[in-house]
Amino acid sequence: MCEALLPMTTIRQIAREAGVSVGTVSNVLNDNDNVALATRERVQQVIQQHNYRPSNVARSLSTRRTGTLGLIVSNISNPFSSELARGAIETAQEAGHGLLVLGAAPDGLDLPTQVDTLVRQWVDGILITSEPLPDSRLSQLPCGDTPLVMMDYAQPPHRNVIGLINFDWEAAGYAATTHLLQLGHRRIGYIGGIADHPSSRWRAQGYHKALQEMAIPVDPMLECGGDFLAAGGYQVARALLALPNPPTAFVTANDLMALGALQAIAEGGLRTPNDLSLVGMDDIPYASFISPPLTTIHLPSYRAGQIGIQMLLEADRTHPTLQRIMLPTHLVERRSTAPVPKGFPRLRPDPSLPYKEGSD
Amino acid sequence: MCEALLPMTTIRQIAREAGVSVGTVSNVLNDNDNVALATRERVQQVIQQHNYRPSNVARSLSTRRTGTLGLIVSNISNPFSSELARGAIETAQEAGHGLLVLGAAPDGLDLPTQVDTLVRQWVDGILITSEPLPDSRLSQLPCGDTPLVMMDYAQPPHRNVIGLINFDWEAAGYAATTHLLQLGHRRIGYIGGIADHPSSRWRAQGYHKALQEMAIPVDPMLECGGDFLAAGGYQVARALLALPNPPTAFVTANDLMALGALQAIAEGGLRTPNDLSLVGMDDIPYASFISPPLTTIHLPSYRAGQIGIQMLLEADRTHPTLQRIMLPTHLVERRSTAPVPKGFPRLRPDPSLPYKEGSD
DNA sequence: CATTTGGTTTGAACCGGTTCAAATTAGCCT
DNA sequence: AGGCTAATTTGAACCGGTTCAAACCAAATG
Repeated sequence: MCEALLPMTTIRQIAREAGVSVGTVSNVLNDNDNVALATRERVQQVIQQHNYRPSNVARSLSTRRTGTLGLIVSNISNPFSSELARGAIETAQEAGHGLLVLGAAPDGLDLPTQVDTLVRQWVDGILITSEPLPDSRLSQLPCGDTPLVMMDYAQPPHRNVIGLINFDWEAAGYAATTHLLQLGHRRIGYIGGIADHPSSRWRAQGYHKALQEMAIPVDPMLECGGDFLAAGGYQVARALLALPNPPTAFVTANDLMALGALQAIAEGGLRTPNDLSLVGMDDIPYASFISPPLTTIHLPSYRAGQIGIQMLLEADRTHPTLQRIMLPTHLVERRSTAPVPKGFPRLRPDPSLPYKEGSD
Repeated sequence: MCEALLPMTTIRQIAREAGVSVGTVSNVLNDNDNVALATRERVQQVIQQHNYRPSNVARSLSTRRTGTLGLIVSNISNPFSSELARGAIETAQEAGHGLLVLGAAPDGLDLPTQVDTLVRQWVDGILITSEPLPDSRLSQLPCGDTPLVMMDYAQPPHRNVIGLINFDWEAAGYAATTHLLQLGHRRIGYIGGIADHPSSRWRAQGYHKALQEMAIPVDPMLECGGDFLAAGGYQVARALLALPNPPTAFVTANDLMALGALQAIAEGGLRTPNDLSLVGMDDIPYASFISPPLTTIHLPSYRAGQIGIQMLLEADRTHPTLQRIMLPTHLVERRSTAPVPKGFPRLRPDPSLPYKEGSD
């Protein structure tokens, strides 16, 4: 490795040139108040001249803090995740911190490896938003004393966890379902998330709760799992529409699957919301631009990223305490939902009935 | 700052415990082949026991390479950028490198500050994909000897640039416009990008070229600037539709603006593509799921991120040479475009001129 | 004038690794 | 056993900052 690196200016060169000791230069750099004005100015001038930038690497080594945080995200091209990432990046940046972002490629590194990478970088904290792992593997993540903030866990799965962030998933499932019930829908298909995510269970619980309140039995045929991807939403929606007694509305566990469902509905020759209502979850930035504009549950994803970073920044490393936060969600009513059409079901043979349009 | 950090295990502790010198431990860690098998195993065992993870910070300080790259991206929640970011993250990760991501918040840090942050972190290279700056400011970015890869510049605006990545924007604008011309459209509205981005100019050049080939004069009323955001696309499309002699088709400089335009079209009581055709650019992952599925120009954004990182990884720091790459684009024909309707225009009073259909 | 006080400055130790010339050990041959 | 070579191992210097006890100096005080 014969690197022909030009010799970088160091604090000692500055010191020599300004005729002071390195300690003094260091004090100037850190705005310590024990430097005489004249000295400070002289040093600053030399720093200017050389365009000297102190090395954060060296600083990190001696202070044992890097001013860098880590973010582990499952799939950054999911708009939900990218909003979250934006919240994290901007918040870290405003606080003068860097953010090392690792994403789980489909066949990529697993969580323990990712955490290991970050820990060896001495990041000051890690925000983990990627898919949950079985608690048994999680609890022994080798993360030294690096504080962790995690999303979508009921209980901290590791002793380093200083923050837990949850969306109120159950309320989300409940609100979505209730909205449809109020519009008169009684057969509501549920396109859920990946089974072993706790958040998937919580969403489904909200769905159940809403049905129970109306004394509607849960039809297991109508409740499906999903993959959080548009392709999966499409598949599941097709299957549900092919049922002998198909639903008049869908709740999907995220907006991407709602997009897929929308496509399946259109391909079935049906219109949303006239023939079939649909409510998603996430409120991705494009939800209002698709056609019809998607009724969905808004999740404050940007805020989640922001709070996660804030928790890490404010973490008290001497006596850490666990912070919990439950982020509220709310229904955003757009135009993919309407009252249940009269005289349904209408999918099969019967080519009938002029439906009344949704009357507000 | 009374940090109660538990004393981290260091290479010296491992050395003492294994009864060897630190040099030997270092050799074991780096898989150097000058360690006797017995010694190596003994050391490795001690490492296991203590769950020792060598510090990358310390390593960076002595090797002067961090194994970390920097990515500066304008707005990570734009699906185009997030795809690019995913390419960059995954590629860096596969090579065992970290990626420090900085994003330009609307009111955020400016490029020189971001670069400075990364340079002080001693990142091994920086991929800059954010908005272009005037060359004058760029050329004096203080980036020591950190190699740079930049997107959407015709010429390297800084001496550290070792790679330039461009999409073939002109071909994109040309292909989009030609597609519409072939469908018989003659009045084609152009919703462009931000004026001082070179890429905006190139796209517009493609639009011009296509029109010129058909000997169609450019109507300055039909050619507008934009902001790359859905809201802007909506605004501009509305304005174009309100023209006395409105276009029968739109080309938009990115898909987000196409979404906005789609909304404006729908609100005008028109249907896409029956009444009005639309072609976007980017081919964001949701382009095929919106309704109608969007005809657009595919840009390999993931690939761009991937290549950018690869260039940095492979950069020869001893005698750097400039790499250039022009990424091809292609039309993805979906369902937002159709032959020009007979007997238009149909918006305003004047019900005139039967246009010849595009003969192909 | 001797002493105290307080603001400045210094210089060496330290952070946790890598590197490499020199020292040590092991192996082989005559 | 002695001599020679190759394989291991060592230990100190180094990377570029921070930190802090001690030294220094000037002004103020008794």
